[in-house]
Amino acid sequence: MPKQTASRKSRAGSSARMRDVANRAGVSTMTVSRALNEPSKVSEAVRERVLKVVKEIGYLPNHLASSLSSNRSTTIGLILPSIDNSIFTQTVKGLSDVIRQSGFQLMIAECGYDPNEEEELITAFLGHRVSGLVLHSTEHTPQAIAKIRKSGVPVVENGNIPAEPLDMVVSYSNRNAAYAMTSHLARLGYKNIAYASLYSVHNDRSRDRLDGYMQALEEFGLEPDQRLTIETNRGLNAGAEAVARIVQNAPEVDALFCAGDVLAVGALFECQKRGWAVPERIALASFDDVDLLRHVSPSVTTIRLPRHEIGERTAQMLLSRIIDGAEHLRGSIVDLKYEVIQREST
Amino acid sequence: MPKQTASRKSRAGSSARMRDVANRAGVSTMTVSRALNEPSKVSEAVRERVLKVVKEIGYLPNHLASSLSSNRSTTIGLILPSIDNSIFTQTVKGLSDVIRQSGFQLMIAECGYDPNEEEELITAFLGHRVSGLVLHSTEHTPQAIAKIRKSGVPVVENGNIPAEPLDMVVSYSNRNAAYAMTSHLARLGYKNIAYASLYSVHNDRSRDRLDGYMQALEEFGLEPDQRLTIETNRGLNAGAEAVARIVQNAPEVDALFCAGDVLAVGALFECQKRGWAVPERIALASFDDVDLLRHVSPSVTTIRLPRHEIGERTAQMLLSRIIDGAEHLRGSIVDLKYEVIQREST
DNA sequence: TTGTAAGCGTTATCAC
DNA sequence: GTGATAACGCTTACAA
Repeated sequence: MPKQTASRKSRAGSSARMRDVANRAGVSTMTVSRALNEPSKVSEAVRERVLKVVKEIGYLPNHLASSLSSNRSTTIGLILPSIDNSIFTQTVKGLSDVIRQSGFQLMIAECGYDPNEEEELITAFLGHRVSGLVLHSTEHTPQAIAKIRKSGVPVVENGNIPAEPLDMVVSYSNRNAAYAMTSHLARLGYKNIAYASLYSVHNDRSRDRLDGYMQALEEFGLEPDQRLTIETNRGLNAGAEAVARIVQNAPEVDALFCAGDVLAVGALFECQKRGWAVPERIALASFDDVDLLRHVSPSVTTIRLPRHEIGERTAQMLLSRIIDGAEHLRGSIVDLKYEVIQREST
Repeated sequence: MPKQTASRKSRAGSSARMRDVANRAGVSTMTVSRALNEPSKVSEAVRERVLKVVKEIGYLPNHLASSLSSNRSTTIGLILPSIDNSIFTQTVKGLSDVIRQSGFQLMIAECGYDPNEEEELITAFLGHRVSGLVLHSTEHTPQAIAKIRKSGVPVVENGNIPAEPLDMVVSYSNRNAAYAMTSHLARLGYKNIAYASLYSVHNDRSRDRLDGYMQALEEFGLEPDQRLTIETNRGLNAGAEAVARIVQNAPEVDALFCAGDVLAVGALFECQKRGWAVPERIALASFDDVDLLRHVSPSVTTIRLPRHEIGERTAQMLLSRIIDGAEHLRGSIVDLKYEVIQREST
């Protein structure tokens, strides 16, 4: 009964091929391919006939086959230090929004702040022939760098502005942002400004923020003090412990700059519990403008970072390289603006 | 100079093929394939020689080609209502953790609570020949359902326990959870229990939670009251406005159950600002146990949902189906436990 | 405008 | 244990 040439046993899940469409429409596969991908290159009559058959039999083009054949894929790989960290979600959304419009797909994975894990994921993604790569981290193993170079795949780094970029960068300067906030605090008259951040091992963002803090202290003639600098884990508890420890070890502290929104909120809650007036007893500043910081009492001074824009610009540049072959973008660095938001906590 | 047979012009990004490895190692591609995928089926000497060449020339197997040829892919598609919603990140992490260990990759996309958008994404994913699909939503267009059925791809639904599952389900019952919390409040003696949730259009989770709330009211002999039920947007502000409106319209309210953690936090902050004692003036309960709820003052009574476990179990079942062909799992429903966490706010 | 033929880089199958 | 050959489903290149 079926008009098409004999096909393999139709196991569940087997789907129609372009060949089947072609047979039923009485044309060659090339015509089907054209009708689908370059409709203008096919006569209207044939195009309609083909599209009708496509609908009838529910034909779904096989992207694996087309990517393999055309040597072009429509997937982009994204590697995040941690998937369950809210600060990344906006960037992912920005990426996703732009990518989707171009019919690209996002592959996502988590490397846990570990460059070796990142390397494995890069390898896996390159094996899947992603046509672009987005890395939050800016620290990579030499092998990872070599593999990326060899693959020729365009890359965007997102988390920081590294000294030696892999390729393109869309980010803000962690150093400058931390410098800006510390300067802001100094200008407000705070003299003993403490600093709490996540561990800086394998995390150049953390290191750069510390650098920015230090530089600001120096420029404002404030003495760095070991007791005022603390590295800790993620989490609200960590912020709480940080502020408690600092106040205990260095009672003269009058401001705490938390290089992370969760730390800042944790610190604020602890102050509230202990009855330390913010900002009178101790001022509090944060990094990253999550909604929460505007709604707590006192609202928390922070730095607004262009998280969503980073995602959008990243996607745009990557797609330009991939689709339009915009080679002039190779190696370009987009240093996006951050903004100090002064609120009640300072 | 090169021993291998003439290969095409080596444009940037061209990578070695299995053929190149085979030539250099003096074996056939099948042997290379075996050495890589079924090492035990190859003699030790040959295996070592092949692997040596693989390293030397930095050969990276082409997953597109292998998937096409073997008719097996190693990607799983995940469709979320919204990417920047923190409640999903734990599930994604659970999924990701398990999937990674099996060498599978995650494709992720956002459908914005819109079944039509979801259908498009499903189509795109099936085009990419994902070997499994994870859907948070449990409402799908008939076409989406048809396409999934036709494809034969195993699916897990995550966000609710639907009356007519597509295939497998790993979730908790929104209805039962909301019922449990409302009952809990009733048992604590609250008589005028209000309820705030996100809009329930295209969101059966919201609808089911409302059902659960209503059923509890009925069983405890409490009169449902229009003024005590409110639907709103996402966000802290929405929670703030919700509690304000309810207290204004129905001053006799003595408890508010927010079917969402962000709403609850927003409501709490508003109460603090207005000087409404929690739980004395109004008790507050939430849905979803985010860290924050434990750290605010008063800490907030809520329902702990197995978000991470949902991701893990989902991945495990999907992989069983895909890898082991565990057909007995088809259509199975895993109804995971939730837990009412009593805290200071009630 | 349409079709033919030859791949794309792998694996299934069967022979040795 | 290893290899030759024919797919997998599509697109490129070229011919008609």
